[in-house]
Amino acid sequence: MAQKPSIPKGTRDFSPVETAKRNYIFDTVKSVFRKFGYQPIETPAMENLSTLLGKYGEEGDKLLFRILNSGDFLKKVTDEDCKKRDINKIALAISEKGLRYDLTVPFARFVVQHRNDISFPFKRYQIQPVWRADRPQKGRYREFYQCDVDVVGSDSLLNEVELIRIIDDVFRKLNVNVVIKLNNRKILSGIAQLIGEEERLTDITVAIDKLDKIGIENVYAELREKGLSEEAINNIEPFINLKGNNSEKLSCLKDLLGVTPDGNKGIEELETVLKYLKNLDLKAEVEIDQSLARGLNYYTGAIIEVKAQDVSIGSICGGGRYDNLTGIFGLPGVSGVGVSFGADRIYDVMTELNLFPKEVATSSKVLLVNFGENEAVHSLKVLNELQKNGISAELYPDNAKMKKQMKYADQKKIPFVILIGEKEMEEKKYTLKNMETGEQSRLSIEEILNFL
RNA sequence: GUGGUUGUAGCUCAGUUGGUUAGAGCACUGGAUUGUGGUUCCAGGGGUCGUGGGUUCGAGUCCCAUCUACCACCCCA
Repeated sequence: MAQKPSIPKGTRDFSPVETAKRNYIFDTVKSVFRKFGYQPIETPAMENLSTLLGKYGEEGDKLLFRILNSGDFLKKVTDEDCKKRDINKIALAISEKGLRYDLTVPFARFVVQHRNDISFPFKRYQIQPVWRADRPQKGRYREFYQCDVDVVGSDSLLNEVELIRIIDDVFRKLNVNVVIKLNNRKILSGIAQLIGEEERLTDITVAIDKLDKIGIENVYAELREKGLSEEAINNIEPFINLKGNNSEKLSCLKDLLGVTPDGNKGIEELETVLKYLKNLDLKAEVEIDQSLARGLNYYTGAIIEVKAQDVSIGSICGGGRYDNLTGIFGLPGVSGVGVSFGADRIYDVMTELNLFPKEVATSSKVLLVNFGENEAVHSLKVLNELQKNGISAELYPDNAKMKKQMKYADQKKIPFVILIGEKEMEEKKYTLKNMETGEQSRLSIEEILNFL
């Protein structure tokens, strides 16, 4: 033990208490997914790099964890490559697998590969860790869990509506107040069309996306920097300054964008989704946010992002519609829409707002104190009886001092202790102690079972 | 990947212009209490001062590098 052991940057251990809380989130999310008819799948932690590369943009490629080939991983590398320090070429030669970066791309691969076994529309959920070689920060880890729900093989906007209902249900159950922000990629491309800068769509959306973070002036500055003309920027202005409630925003957008085919379609889609939502009793606020873009460039329709109220931690859930994700794997014409819950961030939000129910951290309900070998034999029978009746119970394994055993129960927050010594064995009446109130009474096993 | 802040006991932190053997609280272990925890009292264990170099007669303290956590950018859950 010369050196303290450690874990890689941006990864974490979870204690029993933390794990219990995390499972509370996973269980809640899962129960909602199931309720809406989604089925679980799992995919491998690693994928072929050919599956992963190029799907998340240039930035995403950099953030992929790559797995070194086994054996002589240098066999495809020439001395010349090394001399030239051709990093990209060498990287491809020594590594052909990578850790998954999200769950959507592996899912697309899954759909294409198993297309003959799947009946569409296919509704699946997937809860697994993903890895990104990002620089860690608060709420930002290199290993974290995503809880994805997607439906592929259906163009209906009812799917978007369903996802919003799922989001509302999950956060209602978790007691987190959220705002669901909505936009449509087609509106963004409509804007680009309108100002005649269609090929700059990405630059424009990336800049607009930062609106609430860096302010209007800085957005303009960034657009200028990207080479947009003053005229174009002036034309964007009305969109950036869009204010009011959802219907006001919609009618403004209609006036401004109605002439562009994409813009028109996007507005129509948004309108339809909102119309469906109108009659539903959602707890979460649903808000059109024309500046919402989201980086992943495979989105083509609805864009959804969820932010927690009262905590600033970035988005805790996000997603959208992607019309042709499976196309890159050779299966065109399959549209999908899905969202991803960031379990780790939800955990941080709930911790900060103290939203975990007390009873989440569960251990045994009863501890049987160990008084020695003979007593332990008798205690085992009682223990078995308790467990047979569904009561989680444990017998202290060593004949340790009473103080130590009581302290153990106290620290593990075990609410009841049963003492079985000589007297108790004779009478078959055991001392049951309530650790919270300190009360204790002599009870038969039947009485104990009834009481607990 | 770029720039900044940080690190002393398991945890939270003191530690003087560089100067003997690095401290406190909490936690832990034992005792007061041989069948009673959470309160109290007493005692005890625990540190290569993140790591590696350097300056100095002398470094927890100053300099450099590196790692970690955090912050901003980039990007994102």
